[in-house]
Amino acid sequence: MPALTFPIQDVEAAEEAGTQSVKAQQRLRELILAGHLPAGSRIAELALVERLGMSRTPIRVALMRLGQEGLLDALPGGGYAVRTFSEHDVADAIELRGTLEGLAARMAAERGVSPVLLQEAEACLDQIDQLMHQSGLDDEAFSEYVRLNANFHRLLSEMAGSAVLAREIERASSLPFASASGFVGVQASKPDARDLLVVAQHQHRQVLQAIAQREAGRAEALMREHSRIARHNLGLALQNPQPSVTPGVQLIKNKR
Amino acid sequence: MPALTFPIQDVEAAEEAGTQSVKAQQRLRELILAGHLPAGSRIAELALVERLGMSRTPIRVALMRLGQEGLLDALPGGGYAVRTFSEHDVADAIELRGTLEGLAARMAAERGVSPVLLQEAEACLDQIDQLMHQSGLDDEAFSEYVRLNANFHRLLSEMAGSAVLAREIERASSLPFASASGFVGVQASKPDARDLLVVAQHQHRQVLQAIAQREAGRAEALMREHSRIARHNLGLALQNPQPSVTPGVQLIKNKR
DNA sequence: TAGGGTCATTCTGTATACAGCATTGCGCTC
DNA sequence: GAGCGCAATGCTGTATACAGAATGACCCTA
Repeated sequence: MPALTFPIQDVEAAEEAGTQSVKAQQRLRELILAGHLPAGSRIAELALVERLGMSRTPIRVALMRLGQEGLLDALPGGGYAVRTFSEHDVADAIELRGTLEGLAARMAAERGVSPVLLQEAEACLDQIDQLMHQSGLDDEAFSEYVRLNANFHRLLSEMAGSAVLAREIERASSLPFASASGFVGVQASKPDARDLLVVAQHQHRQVLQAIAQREAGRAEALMREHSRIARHNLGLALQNPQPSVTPGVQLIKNKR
Repeated sequence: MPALTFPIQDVEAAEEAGTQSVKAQQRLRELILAGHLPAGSRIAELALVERLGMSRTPIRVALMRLGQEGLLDALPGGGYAVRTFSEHDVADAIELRGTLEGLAARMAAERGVSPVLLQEAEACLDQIDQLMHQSGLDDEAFSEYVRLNANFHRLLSEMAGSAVLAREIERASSLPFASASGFVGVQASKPDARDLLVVAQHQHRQVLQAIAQREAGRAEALMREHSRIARHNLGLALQNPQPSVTPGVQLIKNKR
């Protein structure tokens, strides 16, 4: 699940999250991304106890997990604070993900991919095509695009055939604005909304073709370039920050 | 601290590790790398309680940290097991680190590096040169080489000027055999021990030159190629596994 | 008025007790 | 003899109590 982690976790939450610590992790992530926790200042565990209605133990676990996830900074004296990012940080995180996905594409091309995986990926791209041709890009369609896009990127990391790399890609995509569809929402409000999706979809097709034809260098370069779309959207998102469409933008400060 | 994490942590241990959880983490890592914990089967927390002489709480924290570090696998029913790696996994981890360090070198070249950092890196390489010319490569010299090599790689990730990337490189280097000097020990027992070090040092110089001359593509390619030395050493290490010189080799199983 | 020191408060780190769950072993049944 | 079910045991997840440390405020002094 490389992309925007909201949908899946909402589903899990709807299906009743198993342990308290997982529940705390989800709730905390929502609070952070919604901006309901002060950025920079220390988060008191006891405050979360009354806010989340559970003991300190699962909260502590959730804080640790969100710390490794990158949403929280571990303070020197102990404890955590909501992390803030510079535009530079976010751009680097996007480039990092692009590089890792490029590596995955190269590996997939070098090592070869099973026909079933290739077909599955193509079917995914067909669905995206269908989506772009039929609808007028309403919110529901955009949400569906995010889902399909995330699925394609997941398939891509699977094609590399490396659990180590897949794990790292997932990590690099865990930050909402570093993920493949983190900033895709900003396109919805733009007049040329569909155009960027067309470009992205073209790159999707080319990458898949390159992998199928075992053109490793081309596949890698394409995925790297593909991540530049997210970087472009980053600029758009910062010109007109809308936390409702791009959760967590308020964590991006000009200077820190 | 991108490379073999032993020296620094030993120092910390010598300086008396602060918290119990950190102590547990260090002790556990030693136990795992020394092969004193069964690989694959579940690790009982209570067993570690009497083994490490502390409560379950810091042990639990240490297990979580080692889980995110990659030495432990989280089991579905809860709990952890010592992770085993295939040769493929290790090779991928090395390539992953090489790719990330390549990205760092490229960024450094593109963005430019402060003269003081460049000089520090050159001084580090001078020390390596001096070490290789003077001594007959005894164990102490090798240990010093590991330290200097790790320092150079750390400086390199610092040159990129990206905290996000530095963090990820550190993560990718946390596994002992994925680190820059994880397998350097195997060279000591080989007749052509010094030759590979000469090659590696040549690459170090070239990378630094490329960065200084703002040759981004060359810098990236060089660092990627540089990681192939570790991969070469991996093959050597698996031909004749010696846990004493390469901690954790016994975690690499033929098949899993 | 500014700086330093001390005290109080609050938080984190740790230990331990308890509950729910999974797993394992045994016995019963087919 | 094999398979299923049940019970018991051990484990993890959670809650809470306690100790040490860090932080912040307040007061005293220069």
